[in-house]
Amino acid sequence: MSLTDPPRDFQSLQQLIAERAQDLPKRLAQVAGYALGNPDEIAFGTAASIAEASSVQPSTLVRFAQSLGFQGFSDLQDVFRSRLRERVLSYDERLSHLRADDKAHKASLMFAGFAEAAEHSIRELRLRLDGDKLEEAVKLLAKAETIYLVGLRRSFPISSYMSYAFGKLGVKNQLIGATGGLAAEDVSFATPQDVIMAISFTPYASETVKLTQSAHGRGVPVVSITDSAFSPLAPVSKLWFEVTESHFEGFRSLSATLALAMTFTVAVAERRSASKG
Amino acid sequence: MSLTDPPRDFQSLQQLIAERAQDLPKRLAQVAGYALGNPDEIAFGTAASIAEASSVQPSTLVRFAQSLGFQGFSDLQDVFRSRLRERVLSYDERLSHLRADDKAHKASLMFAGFAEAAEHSIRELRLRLDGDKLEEAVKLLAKAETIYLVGLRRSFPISSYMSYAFGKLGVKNQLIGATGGLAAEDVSFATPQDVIMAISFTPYASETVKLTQSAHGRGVPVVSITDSAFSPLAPVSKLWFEVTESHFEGFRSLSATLALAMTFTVAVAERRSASKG
DNA sequence: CGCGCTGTGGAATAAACGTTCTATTGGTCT
DNA sequence: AGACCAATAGAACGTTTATTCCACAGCGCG
Repeated sequence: MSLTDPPRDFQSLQQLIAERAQDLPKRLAQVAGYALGNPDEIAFGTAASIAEASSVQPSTLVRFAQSLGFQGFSDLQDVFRSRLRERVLSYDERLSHLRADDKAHKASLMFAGFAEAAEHSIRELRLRLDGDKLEEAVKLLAKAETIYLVGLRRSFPISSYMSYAFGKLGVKNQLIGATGGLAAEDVSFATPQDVIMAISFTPYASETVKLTQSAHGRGVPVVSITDSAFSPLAPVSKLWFEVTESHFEGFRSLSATLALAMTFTVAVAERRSASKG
Repeated sequence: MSLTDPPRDFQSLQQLIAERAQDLPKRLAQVAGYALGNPDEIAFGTAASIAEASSVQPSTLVRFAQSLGFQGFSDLQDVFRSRLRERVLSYDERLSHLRADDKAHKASLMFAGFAEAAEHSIRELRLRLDGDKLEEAVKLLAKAETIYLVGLRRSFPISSYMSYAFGKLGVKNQLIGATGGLAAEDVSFATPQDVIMAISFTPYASETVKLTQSAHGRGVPVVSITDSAFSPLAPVSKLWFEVTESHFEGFRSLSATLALAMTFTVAVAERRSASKG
């Protein structure tokens, strides 16, 4: 039996179990492994059900708990349950809370809606983003002589952010559309040694599409962020990323796109400095 | 006893309880109220502990469950437990998962970090945003003849987004700093009937501060988004909003600011169209 | 080889569990 | 006022629970 006090929060307990798991006796190690892999089962199950699931005797569970300093199995179980008590609300729950708050101000509700849309978009992209493709795109952009940033209208905040960040990080780039109507001329300088980073969502700004298509025709590689496989950017892109932003009252979030844009800028800059210096 | 099948997901169950709560007998309504207010207790507690907490007999809990179509209390309890099983991970858990994923690509990790920072920023602002102040700012902006948008460097994506959205929504606005170095002149046209919307974070772009201060000196009301009470924008603002963005590898998120900016644009446009006709 | 120790399985135990049953209440019709 | 019925409280039920206890297996050491 351990002399030290057992941890009372799940985080520490998890760590403790992971540490001790190796030099624990066979059956206790078995329990440790099961506990780390199935915390919800420990929280909800009974000693008997957990014992069966982890191929162990109920008494082993008690010994396991005691070896960690707990008084018994139930004592340890409480910690697993506390984790679930302290959880954040799920997406659906929050939305219904939102609707229920009728007394709040209209503007506050609106903010909650936009915040919700932003969080949801980010969560979605997190699940869908292809790590290999991302890595490849970073490689391609890092090799580019100049990165041309094409993003107008709703996508302009993104392209302008990238331009600012690239500039700060010492990555040569050209922001298109910032200064009047010279966009077409600016992009016409792009060569196959450069890369076009195009950002466009429904309804695709015609100028963005046109510029990207013509550059692609001249052999300039294109990396794009867009919202579906039917985007006119997809067929002319060497690599393209699908970002589906949630909307609130018809206004689409930009948060997921922005997070992806930040990733590009920082990852590209880091890869460059790594290869150069 | 109900003849219909009881709901198997928490969402539907919650709704069902809320609906029936009113025309339920006294003691059962008492349980319904407790269940809606303390779902976690129902999930983890025993019939005895819940009965005591809601000042009811254990048998009442069984009758309550049966009146909803469940076979018994345990049957109903399962639904409350399922909710906790399906929960999303908490912030701390996600961060540690992030660190644990050493095998993943560097760029993917980076994206996860930026996504995390964005989500965290939004969650923070949600807690801190003052609904009354927000409502007041929307009122002020809605009355403005022209809204001058002042945001340079890192804040430029925000001000340019607002300009685009205001334009779409038919709200007269002037984006500062978009076209070369004429910023000072543009703002000099602002009158006390207009409003300056200034956005600036550490290190505060000197031009943003200068323009805002001079406009304030001429009696133009200022609404600003900034990151602390020590911001040079705070003392010259009629209303200012504190947004503290989380960062990853030194790069601050913009997501919370963006969500707030979207709220301003849509809320102001809506208020205008409501007052005009 | 035998001693002692740790780890383990499984029976034993008492407490706590959810459920059922029944007497009683409280209120609404006739 | 009396009869009826739904709703309730609380005791009683059998079951399941976590825990304890004990016998035995494995193993290193003297």
